[in-house]
Amino acid sequence: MTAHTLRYYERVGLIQPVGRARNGHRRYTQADEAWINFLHCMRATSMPIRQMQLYAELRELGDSTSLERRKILEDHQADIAAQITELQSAHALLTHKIANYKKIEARIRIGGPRIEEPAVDSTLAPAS
Amino acid sequence: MTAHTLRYYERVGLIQPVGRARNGHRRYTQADEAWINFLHCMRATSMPIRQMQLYAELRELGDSTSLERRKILEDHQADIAAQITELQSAHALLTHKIANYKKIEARIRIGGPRIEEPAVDSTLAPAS
DNA sequence: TCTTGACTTCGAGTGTGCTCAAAGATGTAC
DNA sequence: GTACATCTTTGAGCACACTCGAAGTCAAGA
Repeated sequence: MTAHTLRYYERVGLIQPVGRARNGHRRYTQADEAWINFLHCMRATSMPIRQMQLYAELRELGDSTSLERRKILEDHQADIAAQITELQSAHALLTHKIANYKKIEARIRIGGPRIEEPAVDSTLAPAS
Repeated sequence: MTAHTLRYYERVGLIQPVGRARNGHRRYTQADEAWINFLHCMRATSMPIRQMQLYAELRELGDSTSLERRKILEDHQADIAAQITELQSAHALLTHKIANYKKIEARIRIGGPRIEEPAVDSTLAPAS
């Protein structure tokens, strides 16, 4: 996370104005750091900035917004679960296709029969 | 995948010019569809368009590019594995935080002691 | 004292991947 | 025959999330 990004997050309200040293430089506390880590973690899993802004606003309002905030996290968690599922099926598909490429390469190496590339890009469904 | 997106993919060379009906309308074959599904699957797992363009170009060149193409897929598969790991740790973090919110809500419901929100946003490391 | 370097502010610019609008052709239903 | 929907083309526009640049301030080291 770059300094530029931290400034940006502050500008858009994801980070509350943080403490300063005498010279005006920002001084991040451990709590600030933990919050920034959390933000980073949510962004890294594709939570939109908008959603994070909403969460940050509710957080400022205190415990009474617990339910709303929990809902946001639960929704995002469901989203993450879906992402994982999609990634896993893509991973499996790639295993399949990579194996196929290895076969093609072996055939080329031994100067074997040049058969039409079998099903590598045409018949393998993404989920298969 | 919208029609707009399909046109876009054709424009940027991800899809070769496809067959047409007499009226000029595009007619996608099953092979076209399979390729489009593959593209969709790669995009859905965050492969950049650039990489997909490179792969598509190599594909046009035939079997001799097998090794290069395989490398692209293997790299992307590694990327996917990393994504999964990150998502899983975020998922675990959220489980933790959600449980915490439930505690807070219970405390509020029974009118219990209003203790400072414990460690929800400040001490939980993202990986914890 | 002077240089160096790390910070500050602010607004503007960039890359990615779509997404849409406008104008026109064609086929189907009434 | 005339609506209507659905496709065609092209170039422009947009959302998102940064990312950068310019000009200025400040503190420490040579």
